[in-house]
Amino acid sequence: MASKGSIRLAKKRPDRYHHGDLRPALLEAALRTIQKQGVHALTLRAVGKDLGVSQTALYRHFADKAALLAAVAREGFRMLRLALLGGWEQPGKRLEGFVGMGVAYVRFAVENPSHYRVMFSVNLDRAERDPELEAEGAGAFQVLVDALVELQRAELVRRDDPQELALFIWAIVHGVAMLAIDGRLQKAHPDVDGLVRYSLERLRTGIWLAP
Amino acid sequence: MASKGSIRLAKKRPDRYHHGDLRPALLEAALRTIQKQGVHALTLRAVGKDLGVSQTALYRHFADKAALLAAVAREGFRMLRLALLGGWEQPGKRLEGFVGMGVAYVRFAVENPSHYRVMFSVNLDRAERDPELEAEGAGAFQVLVDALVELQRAELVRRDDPQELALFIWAIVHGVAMLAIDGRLQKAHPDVDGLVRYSLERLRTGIWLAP
DNA sequence: ACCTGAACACCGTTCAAGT
DNA sequence: ACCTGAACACCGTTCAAGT
Repeated sequence: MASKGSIRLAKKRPDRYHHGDLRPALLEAALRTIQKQGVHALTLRAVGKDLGVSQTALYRHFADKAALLAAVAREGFRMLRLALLGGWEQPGKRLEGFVGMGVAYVRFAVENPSHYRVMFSVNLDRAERDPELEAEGAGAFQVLVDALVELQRAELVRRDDPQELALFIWAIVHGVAMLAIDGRLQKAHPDVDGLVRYSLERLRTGIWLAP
Repeated sequence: MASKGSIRLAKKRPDRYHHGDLRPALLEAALRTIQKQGVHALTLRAVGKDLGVSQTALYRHFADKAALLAAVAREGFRMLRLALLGGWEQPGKRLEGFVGMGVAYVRFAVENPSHYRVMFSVNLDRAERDPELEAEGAGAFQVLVDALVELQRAELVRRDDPQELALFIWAIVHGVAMLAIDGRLQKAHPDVDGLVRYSLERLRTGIWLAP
């Protein structure tokens, strides 16, 4: 049942002293715990027990717990970038792709709320910034910028500074995503996709009547 | 120098067994610690030492640490509500007031980043929901809804469902605020007010050229 | 080169006892 | 009614020692 790759990520065999491939196993175990039980349940002792190693084995592969969380966040931005690319390209780009990208963004956050939250909170308690994490975050953002530039070239979107335009749109989907996973929409607006679509539609037409 | 009110919030006199007015003092000390050093520095032992009481004195006034944080969050929404009201009414409502409200929102977050973050993260680790906190959050949201209804009555804003419209706009300013305090704007767009104004301006005109 | 186990300095929370 | 102090079960991290 287990693939070749997943064997190496499993629990350490009790008769062995070394795990063999601990770093990716730690990452996977951390991700699983965060997804299933939230960040608060992630302790080094629990991760160690999960993999059949001691609570301090981690320190050979990560500087500390914050570095493990940074790696989790980095993996999240990689997943998000792929989701955005799919949402943009699959419906054939243009307006449909733009909406598809927005929906894909918020859907990723709603389906992985704890993971998403780690992605946007891990920067805070880290003294030194993590260049690899920042690069992965910039990569996800770039998908949006590239899409906007294409839309501008096709004379579909106004030719403002693409960076500023992208920040504005990122803020919208990020805001909707945060409100959704904070449970602030459930009562008034349970249909999150609907709010995304509404938001992007208002982006098209504007909301003001008078000049 | 100290006002009548602040005397009671000071440190307990060492010759006294009872503090006298511990609950508000705990709240103020927690808020001060969060503002100055961030949530991670908030420990019950530190708060107790700050006020000259034991680390467990808190339990006569709050159920646990999460309840203290919920009270901090509640106070934050009260402050935010007043800031929004000021931003809306001071420039004389209308378009200027709408922009003023958006700027006031993001400015509050940027000036109180740790406090703002607590307001939007405290719901998560609490098992039981806090009705008083939710009411205070709803109160701040209502300022925006009321403003939109007034703008609709003045034929300035399209007559969509005010709740949905308000959620959309809340998401924008919340998103900009989160990006700003996460340090994700600093490089590309250090002028946060400018991004808010740009966003609200694009809200007016829309971003699309073709129908 | 990688991992363990004991130890250290923390933390939130409980509870009997003090005022 | 409010507060203390010792105790408990946790936690991240260090470090000498093991393979």
